[in-house]
Amino acid sequence: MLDDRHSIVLQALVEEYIRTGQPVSSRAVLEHCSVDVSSATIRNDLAKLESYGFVTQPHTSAGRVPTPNGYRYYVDHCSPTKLRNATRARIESFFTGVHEELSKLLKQTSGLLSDISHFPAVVIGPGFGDEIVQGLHLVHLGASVIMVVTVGASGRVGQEVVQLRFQPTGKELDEAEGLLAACFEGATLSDGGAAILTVKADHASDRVLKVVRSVAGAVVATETGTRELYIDGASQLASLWEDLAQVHTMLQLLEKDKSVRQLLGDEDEGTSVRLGAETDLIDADFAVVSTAFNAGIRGRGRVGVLGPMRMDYRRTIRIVEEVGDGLEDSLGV
Amino acid sequence: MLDDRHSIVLQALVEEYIRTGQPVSSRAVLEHCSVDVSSATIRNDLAKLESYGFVTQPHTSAGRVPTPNGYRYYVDHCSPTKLRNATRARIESFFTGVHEELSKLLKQTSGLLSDISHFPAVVIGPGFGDEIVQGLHLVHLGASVIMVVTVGASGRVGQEVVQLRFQPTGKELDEAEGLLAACFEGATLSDGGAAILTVKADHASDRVLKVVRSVAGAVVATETGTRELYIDGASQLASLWEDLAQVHTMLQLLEKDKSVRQLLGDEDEGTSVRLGAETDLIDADFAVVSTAFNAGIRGRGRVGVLGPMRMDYRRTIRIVEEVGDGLEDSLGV
DNA sequence: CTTATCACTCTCACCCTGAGAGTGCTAAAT
DNA sequence: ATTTAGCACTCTCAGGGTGAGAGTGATAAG
Repeated sequence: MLDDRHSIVLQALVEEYIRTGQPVSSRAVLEHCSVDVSSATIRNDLAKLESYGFVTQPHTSAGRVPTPNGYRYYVDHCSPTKLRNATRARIESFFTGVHEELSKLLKQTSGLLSDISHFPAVVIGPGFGDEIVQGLHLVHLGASVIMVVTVGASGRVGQEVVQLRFQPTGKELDEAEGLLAACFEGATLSDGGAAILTVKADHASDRVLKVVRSVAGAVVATETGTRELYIDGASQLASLWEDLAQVHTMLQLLEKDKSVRQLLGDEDEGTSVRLGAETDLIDADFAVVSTAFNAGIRGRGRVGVLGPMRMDYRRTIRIVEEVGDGLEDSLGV
Repeated sequence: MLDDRHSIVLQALVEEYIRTGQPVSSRAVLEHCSVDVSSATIRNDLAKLESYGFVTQPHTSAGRVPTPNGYRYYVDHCSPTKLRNATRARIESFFTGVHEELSKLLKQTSGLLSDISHFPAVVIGPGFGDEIVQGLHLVHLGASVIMVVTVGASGRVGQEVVQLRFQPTGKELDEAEGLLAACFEGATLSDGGAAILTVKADHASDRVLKVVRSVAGAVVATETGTRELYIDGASQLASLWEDLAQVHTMLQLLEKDKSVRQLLGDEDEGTSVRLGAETDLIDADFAVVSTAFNAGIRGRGRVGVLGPMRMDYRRTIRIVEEVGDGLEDSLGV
């Protein structure tokens, strides 16, 4: 579809627009790409690119600005830059440092990413659903309240408080714990949840079964859909977009857990760039660059940034990937 | 210091400015207050108020605008309004509804408050330090990792994972649990922490003592300084302030846990209104209305909103207090 | 102490204008 | 068929001038 020179012109135009934020004239394109033609030729090319819907003019006698389709083409054809040594070093030293807890690591990672990229950054933690359960314990907190603690193969600990309808005896709890452990230990949460349903009434008293069911329900429910979200750098929004209405829109996006998850995309795809309406959320001037990271047995998470459509994609993609890789290494895959 | 009429004039001026956002003229003051004088008199009064530093003029031939001092005087002398029935009902029904967990209740409360007030809302959860410990349990998660679960008299559950330097036996853990329970149960965390130091070596083996020390340290550390923060409605910032620089500043304030805590003030004072620089954070156009709530044995928390200095204080104060009271009731004080 | 009056000041929206930037078109050149 | 030079045309934007309107401060009288 696009001729060689057309492609070069589009690329130069997008990069120039990203750099200056001003409509790009035919002369400016000429000065920033290596083709040896006159500005009149570039004008003809631009007219063609415009007819294809890659660029547009704010008004008749202005330069050209990329459309979302133009950005799309650019993003699909550009290759990430190299990072400055200082930036690389920063990422590297961050991940070689010591981190205690997963949740703290992820929180700090969102801070790092936002700091380096100058965009608000988001990290979605790995789920727990596919992790093998290594241990399951019941703690009698008092009267009819018990706590269930699950330990994953990775060492991750989950806990949930369960309120029963009656007051179980210590013996009943021990029995319930045995049954639950038998089903869950060595299995994933979802498999364990399925297995528990097959426990027949003749293996245990009615009361014990009730305990087992309640606890199993709580355990499975806890980890479904609780992939935690860490957001940092939201204040950058105000320096990235030019008008309050847009900042408002972006704040609203970041405020809803659900939309943030949708922004990053829960698919298993690697690095992705989604431009405005492509997110199926709203048609606004923004883009999300994100990538998946592998947390070993814990499953997969995602990390990314949110910025205006006019951003340095080559740099941003590289940063996000670099941080994703760092995270992956740090989680000892 | 302020004559009766001066006070009335100032009050009318502030309220009119809050309503319109425009500099208020002497005639406008006249129309909105009950004094029976001419506009020329009001002008003289305004000149006096200006000399006292309560109001100021954007330019020589404009109306007056309140200064921070003017707001201060107003806030100190106004009484909260009554709320519309719909609003009252909304708050009431929210708190009579069922809430499972403390953290969820507080999170939702910040949402409610922000929704009703149309300002970003913040809730600081009560500490745990003064709550009586009712139960303390150790769970052996595997190898040298144990989890300690504390149950407060209020039913609140805290947990912490502790990594030991060695692998304890089941018997050693039981013994440690016994010692810990003896010190902590029936006492506050801080008292328990103190008591545990008096346990002598001749009462237990060295290994058991090490476990006890590690666990006690973790338990005490967990609850010191982890009064959780819940923020909602940050997106409202973009509709409340007029320019991006201010929105940026406010976002930065809300982004730092530390500054948010300072905004609300950790003092035990009841309802407070802090205007811009009074927070000792930055001198900007904002105000924080907050109030303390009593969470019974759990201690005290704070709830409040952040808005521009030009806000409807009478309504906002009432809303914040109402929500604070609701929270207090709901926590069963 | 309060009031009526009036001159004075300042802002704001409006219009006009000229400079500048950049295009599209046309006709010639390769 | 593509590229180029030249030129007329369009559109924006900043600057300056203008008049209406709002509001004040001062003054002098009640």
